[in-house]
Amino acid sequence: MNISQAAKQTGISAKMIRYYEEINLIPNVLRTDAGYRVFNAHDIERLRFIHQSRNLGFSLEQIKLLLELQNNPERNSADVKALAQHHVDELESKITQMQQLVMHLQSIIKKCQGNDQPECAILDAIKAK
Amino acid sequence: MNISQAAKQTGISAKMIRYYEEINLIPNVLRTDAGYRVFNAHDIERLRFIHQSRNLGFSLEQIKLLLELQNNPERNSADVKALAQHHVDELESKITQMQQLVMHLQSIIKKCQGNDQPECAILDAIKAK
DNA sequence: CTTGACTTTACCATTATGGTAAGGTTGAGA
DNA sequence: TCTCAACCTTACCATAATGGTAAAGTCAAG
Repeated sequence: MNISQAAKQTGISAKMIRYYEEINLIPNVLRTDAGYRVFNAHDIERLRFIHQSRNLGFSLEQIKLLLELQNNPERNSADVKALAQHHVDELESKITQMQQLVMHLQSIIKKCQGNDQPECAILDAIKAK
Repeated sequence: MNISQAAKQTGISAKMIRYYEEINLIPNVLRTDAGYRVFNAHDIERLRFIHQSRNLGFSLEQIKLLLELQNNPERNSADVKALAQHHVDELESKITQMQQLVMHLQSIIKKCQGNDQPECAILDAIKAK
């Protein structure tokens, strides 16, 4: 299977497949004599795993760890769970931060008339602090 | 006022002040004969405005627009309000997306035993799709 | 006059992705 | 057998905002 077929099969662009290989997220990809990459079923499975993990918001660094766990038959599921929980914790922390930002912004925005006059409570609020 | 004093006054690192100048967020910074930057009160005010806007989560591109509005006495506050509202809309959209991700992840995580065995519902969920 | 604390520019790095260009390969049809 | 389109390859550039480094110049106090 060449790279464009692998891209179709996995939903990852050819560009990204090359990049994942470069950063050793997929190792030992075979080549033809001409240097074309050849993907086997195992490679495709790994790429699908990466794609799904990206959809779940894991970073490539975290995915590297997930792949190591997945390929280690002596893993402890506790380690996988901890990794995933850490990811959720980070997301929740960012959500909280963004919600506070939204509340702050909304309280400022509602004071602005939003008309054709230059007076603006938003600009005033920015300058004020 | 030199750059380290300006940094202290505004809460922006010297590194970032140079960068903001490079991308024309702060124009026409004076120089001594030796090439040292000299910041006047107007520069400091502008840098403070940038710092506050960054704290509100605006991008540098958005801040460029905010600065133009702030320096335009014929602005319409409606334009400022629209810009700020757009920022809030983007934040809320990202928050919603992240909340959905968190819910999805949590539903997967709670199925994982999290013990010293290799069986892991999280890895299964990633492989499954 | 020396020395330490500044300043300058020019790089490199981060994260994940897209784009381009220049050049080699392959396979199908004339 | 030749040609041409459609692939493939690597090597760059770009994104957003920030931090870091190194080499070289400047300033002020002792």
